[in-house]
Amino acid sequence: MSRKRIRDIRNEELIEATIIAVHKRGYGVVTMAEIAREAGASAASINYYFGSKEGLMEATMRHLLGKLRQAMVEGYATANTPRERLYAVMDANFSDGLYTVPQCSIWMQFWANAPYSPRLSRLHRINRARVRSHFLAELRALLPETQIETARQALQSYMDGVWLQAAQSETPLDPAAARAAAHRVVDLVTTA
Amino acid sequence: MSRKRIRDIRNEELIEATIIAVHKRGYGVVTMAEIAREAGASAASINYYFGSKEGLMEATMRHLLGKLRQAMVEGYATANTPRERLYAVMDANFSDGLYTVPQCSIWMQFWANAPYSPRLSRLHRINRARVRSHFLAELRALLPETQIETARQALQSYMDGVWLQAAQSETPLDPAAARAAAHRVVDLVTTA
DNA sequence: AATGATTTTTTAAATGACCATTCAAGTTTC
DNA sequence: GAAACTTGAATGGTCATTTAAAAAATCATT
Repeated sequence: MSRKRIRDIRNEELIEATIIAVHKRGYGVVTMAEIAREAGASAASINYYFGSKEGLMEATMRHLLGKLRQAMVEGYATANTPRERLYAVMDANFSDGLYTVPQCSIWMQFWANAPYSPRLSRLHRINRARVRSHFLAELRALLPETQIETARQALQSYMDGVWLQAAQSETPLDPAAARAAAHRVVDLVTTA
Repeated sequence: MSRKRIRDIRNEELIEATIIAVHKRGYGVVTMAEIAREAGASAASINYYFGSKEGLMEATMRHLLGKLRQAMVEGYATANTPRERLYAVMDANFSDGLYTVPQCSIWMQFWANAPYSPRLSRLHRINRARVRSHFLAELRALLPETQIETARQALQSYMDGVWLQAAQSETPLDPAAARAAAHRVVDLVTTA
């Protein structure tokens, strides 16, 4: 019990520190020592817990993917129509807990580096497929077959693009405004 | 004359090699030696021509930005209406010469790394502002004031998002299809 | 509660690679 | 012969990871 807990606490601390440090310095440049300093620990202890730098990065991405999935599940619980569920997907992506500069920044770093790491690229692929199938399921109820793929690509690209820009932002983000804008895009795409 | 020419030839060769090598290995990981090998030259000669690794990266990005700008100018020449000019911006982004996996891949690497390099981030900012003002100018002729900003963000995010996905693609891209899809998105956004 | 054995956690220092950049000495071009 | 170009070999530095040893926590036994 207590054995488990200490490890979990450290994992969480180190992952938080990773998010901050990668945001500050960039994925390709950040060092174990910097992450360790951010967490108030030593570089060696990171290896003790995560095995390697890549292991830490994978764990960090898993953590973020988990948060995203959870936000989505919560939104789905109260959505009753296809359109509300589309809103829910957007709301999850732009939720207060996720749509922050450091996290968008991290996400972009992962996107950029996924192709060069089998472990990251696997996570990335899985997540993307999940979002895609959610979109398709709802769009099928709203649009004729011929328009579905265009709409899906428009929505998914929009989401990605907004995150991409958010990652570059020098000022804090406004998640509520992002959600409102996303709703308008959903409306646009589904009322064509 | 020939003095100029040799330098230009080398620059072009080395930039091409950089695009290939960065695509293959990733911006943060690629080494001067790898780029040199790709170009059939030595690492030292890259420093002779570009001063440093960062100089090479900046030159490579300038090269790509130039291509993009040129494609856009060409498109504008034959566009006569605001909507056609919006098409032209999209067509430039998804032109045959630019919308390829290695180039989208490079672009994403630059996006991800721009925040950590003043030289790159400057280029990035300038380009983004240019695209933004093009969009705004045309949208003002097509939409009421209140909808312009939403539309602009939708279009620009869409473009970014499509490139992002293209960078991950394992198969060659279909620029013509991308242009057609982009036109549909323009139509969608401007007929709301 | 106290004691000592056992396991878990921590880190300073060592290790072993790797790499951008420089330099000096060549080669080619004009 | 001078200027432009090229590169192999040094240089100096950085960094992930390992190691070994210490410190802390946990547990078993009395």
